[in-house]
Amino acid sequence: MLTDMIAQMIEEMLNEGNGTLELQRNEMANRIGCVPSQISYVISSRFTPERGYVIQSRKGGGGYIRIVRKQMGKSEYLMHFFCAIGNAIDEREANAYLCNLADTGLVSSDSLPLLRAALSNGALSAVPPTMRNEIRAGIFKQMILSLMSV
Amino acid sequence: MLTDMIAQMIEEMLNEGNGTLELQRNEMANRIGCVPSQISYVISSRFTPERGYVIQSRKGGGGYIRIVRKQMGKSEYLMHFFCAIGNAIDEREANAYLCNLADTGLVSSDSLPLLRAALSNGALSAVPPTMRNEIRAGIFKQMILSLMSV
DNA sequence: TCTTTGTTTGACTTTCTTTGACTTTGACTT
DNA sequence: AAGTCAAAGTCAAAGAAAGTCAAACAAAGA
Repeated sequence: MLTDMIAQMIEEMLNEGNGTLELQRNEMANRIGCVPSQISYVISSRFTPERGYVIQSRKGGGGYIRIVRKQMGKSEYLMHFFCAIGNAIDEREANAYLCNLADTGLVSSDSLPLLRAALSNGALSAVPPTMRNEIRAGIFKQMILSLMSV
Repeated sequence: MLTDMIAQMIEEMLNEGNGTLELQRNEMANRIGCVPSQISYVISSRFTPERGYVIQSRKGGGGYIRIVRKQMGKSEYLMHFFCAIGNAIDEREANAYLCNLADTGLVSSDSLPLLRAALSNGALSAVPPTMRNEIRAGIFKQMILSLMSV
């Protein structure tokens, strides 16, 4: 699929660039043979702040898009999550956060699927759908707290 | 019968693929000459976690359904837990099970506190107490299922 | 026969992707 | 300062898949 291919490309470029990358949207779209806004789409759907990327850009002549994979201090990071979760969070978003936690090594890769499972809609199937996101947030926060205390 | 035919087909594809299979629902339905939701039905009625299958899927362009057959052995053990949990479990009992799982190495010792947190009453504080044990069971079961898919 | 259980179908929903038209912004010329 | 051009941004429509659900149907038992 186009999106995945482009995402992978960007990932590689990020690795080569030590976690930073500056690209030109039109030029890249041209090379790939897609419409420019496809690049925007990939970035906005895959390289989100929840997944730990910061993006900056500039329009106009000589414009660019810069993508930075960012890392912070552990407890700062955990606190950030704790706050970001708020009092309701849906499955997709929780998942994105989890991936991020795993990427940064705050949760081990063998814990990851377990935690994902615990936060899934499947796990909460006995909860009335209107309350799920709230319950999920509670569980997630408790996880974060337990991470902080290690 | 249609369902059985499709189930058998999937079984064969699973064999060819070493226990893993990624299919496209519409494409397959087309080949077979049935309505797409028939494929969903077959999967949901025959390739259930209780029978040792794990399924994942993605919607939208380039979507797919992935089916993985889990070899018995360790998952037999997990199944035992899965059944033992029933549809409600209190915090103490869940804890005991968790320790058990940790003892046998089925969950790593660094996952343990996280999972314990996820199953705690604290995590479920937003759930009316009368329902907590039921919800907890759902979460726990989903964890077990995710262990099976590793 | 009546009920229960499992199958088949199709309409509708949700999610994700792809595309293109249009807008905004910045740099460079004149 | 004004105008031009080269970017990137935005947004909505169209498309591509899978999910859901309930109605119709079938088979088996009581």
